[in-house]
Parts: sequence; structure tokens; C-alpha cells
Amino acid sequence: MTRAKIELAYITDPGKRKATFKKRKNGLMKKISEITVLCGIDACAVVYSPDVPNKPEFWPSESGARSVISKFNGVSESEKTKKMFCQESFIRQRIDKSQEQLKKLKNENRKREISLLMCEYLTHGSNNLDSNNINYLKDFSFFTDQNLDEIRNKVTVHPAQEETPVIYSRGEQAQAQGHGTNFSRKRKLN
Amino acid sequence: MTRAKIELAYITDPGKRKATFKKRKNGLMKKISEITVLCGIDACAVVYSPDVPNKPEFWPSESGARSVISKFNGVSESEKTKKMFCQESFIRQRIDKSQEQLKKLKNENRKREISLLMCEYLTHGSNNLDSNNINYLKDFSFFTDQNLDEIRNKVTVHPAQEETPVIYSRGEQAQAQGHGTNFSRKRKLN
DNA sequence: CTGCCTATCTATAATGA
DNA sequence: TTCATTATAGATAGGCA
Repeated sequence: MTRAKIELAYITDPGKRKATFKKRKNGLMKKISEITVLCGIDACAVVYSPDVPNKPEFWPSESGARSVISKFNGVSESEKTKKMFCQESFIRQRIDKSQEQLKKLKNENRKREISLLMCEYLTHGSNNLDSNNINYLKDFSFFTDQNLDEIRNKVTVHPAQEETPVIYSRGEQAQAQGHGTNFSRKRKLN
Repeated sequence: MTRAKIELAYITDPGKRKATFKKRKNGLMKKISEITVLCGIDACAVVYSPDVPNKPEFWPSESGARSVISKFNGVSESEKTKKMFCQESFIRQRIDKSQEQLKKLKNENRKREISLLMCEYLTHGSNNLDSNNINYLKDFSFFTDQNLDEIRNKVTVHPAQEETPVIYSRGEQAQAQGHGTNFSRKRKLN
């Protein structure tokens, strides 16, 4: 309870000073917004918080304060801010796009890698399927399943049309030779 | 006597509005000087009086206000700009990195594509090298040259070691069959 | 207008959770 | 440290000179 009359002097106790600052800062903000609304005028306040030397706080808002201040030094800050925001979102879009493209390429790359491995295997027999290659078998079988689904789909929809790459149909053979896995089959989305 | 609770809305009566403005303006000034002294901080307010559109009033003093405002404009703006610049360059770095990775992946992808084509060609003969495939011949030969260089390099440095993929050595045959180009040869950088 | 008055409203210092 | 409380200091709307 405010028993003590405020003595208009610097508050030495840090805790008290901080508390007082917070309360009075809020009060100030309220007063400013009130006079602004009641009297239909422009007004603003700028306060440098203690312990945060370079981060002033403003009322009624930063843009509002900037608007008021720029009135008398003739600079429109809102333009700047807006411009910067646009630039930033543009850059973020570019990043997202690149990342997506990257993802696609990685997948495509993986697919081709597996196909190459298949080709190598079919050309030289199982002696090349050593411990270094065994790690590819899962993907091998997965892509084979995918290709099989694709082929069957094409055969059903366009029975006379055969565009499936040769290597992919070889992949089917390879799987038929006993390298199937329990990978779940996923339909290819065209 | 303040019998009526203040309703936070524009005061339509000019006389009342003016009176309120004057009182509240003084109160505001007092509050600002108080918080300034009590908490040892910099603060200022700028108020545009009604009927005097282009002549704002300042506290704690015009020079004081200008000092605070210039701090506000100068320091906070430059900080912001700096920060934004940092953020922007960080984002640009990410973009560059992504683009570079993209480029590498594209190249790798191309290489594998060509290898696949080689494989297909070797397996089924030249009847598959139709007009759709002819466009790949340049890259085909380019990568073959690259692979040849790589192989020769390895043979020179490690004569007993043979790790070159089979398809690549097949590529050498393919080129020997007469598909060479005038592509400049680039040494592979390990 | 300009101040002053005063009943009431508002802000807030000190305290406790 | 941050909220909620509360009693008191401070601010102020409307009236009046």
C-alpha cells in the first residue's frame, strides 16, 4: 500500500526501482493512449528501459511512435519495415522451393542408384551382392514393388502400350528370383 | 468533481476537450519526469496539441526529447538494420548452400542416368539408341572420358587395386566403338 | 480563458502468495 | 521473479469565481 509519499529521487534499491519502473511505464502507456483517444491527437512516448540500453519501448505502438516522430524529421519508417518484410518472405519462399527441389532430386537419385545396382547385379550375378550391397536390398525391393505396381496399372489402363524401361522389368525378374521383402507396397500416385 | 467515470472516447465538446487535454498533458509531463528521475532512465513524450497540427510539444524538454528521439532513430534503426542484415546474410548462405547441393545432386543424377542408358544400350544393342537417346550421347561420351581418366589415374597410383564399377569400364568399350567427342577432359577431383 | 476546489476515480508502494 | 491485494497518494471532471 502506498503508505510512503513518493520522494522524487532516484530509487537506489534495484528491485524496488525495477518494480516501480514497470508499474509507472504501464501507467504512462495508459495515460498516453487515453489522451490520444480523448482529445483526438497524435502523441507518443519513448522510454529506455534500465539494463537494456539500446532497446527503447514506445507507445502507443512502435509504428505509431515512428509515425509521430517521423512527422517532424520527415522520414517514413513504415515504408522501410514493410519493404524489409516483403524481402524476407520472398527469401523464405526461395529457401522452401530449393529444399523441396532438393528432396525430389534426392529421391530420384536414390531410385537411379538402385536401378544401377540392379543392372550391375543382373550383369554379373549374385557374387557382387556382398555385404556392401546388402544394405540396398530393402530399397531395391521397395522400388521394384513400386515399378511392378506401375506396370500393372499401365497394362490395365493401356493394354497395347508398353513404355516401361527395360531395367525396371528386369527388376521384376530379380525379385522373382527370391529377393522379396516384407516391405509394404505403395501405389504410385500419378 | 470527477463524478463520471471517464468513457474512453473522443470528447466532442470542444471546451471540455481542450480543458481535459491541458490537464492530462500536464499530468503526462509530470509522470514522465517522475519516472525519469525515479528510475534513472531516458524517456520523452511528443504530443501534437489540437489546433496546432505542426507544432508538437516535448518533454522533458525539446532538446531532451530530440536527444532521446535521435537515440531512438539512430541506435535502434542501425541495430535493426544490422540485425536484419545478419539475418539476411544467414538466409542467403542457406540458399547458396542449397543451390550448391542441388547442383551436385543434379550432376550426380545425370551421371547415373547416363550409366543407366549405357547399361540398357549394352544389354539390348544399338536398336535402342533411337532419336530419343541420341541427345544423351554427348554426356555419355563426356562421362566416359571422365571415367577413363579416373581409371588411368587409379591404375597409375595403385596398380594392384581395381575398384572401378563394371559399367564404367563398359563405358570405355562403348566409346571405343566410335562415340567419342571433342569434349574437353576434366580430371576428377578427389 | 485561467485557476482553484473537491468528490471521485486512478495509479501505485508495499506486502504476501 | 512475477501476480494479486490493498490502502493511500495522486490525477482529474465538472463546477465556480
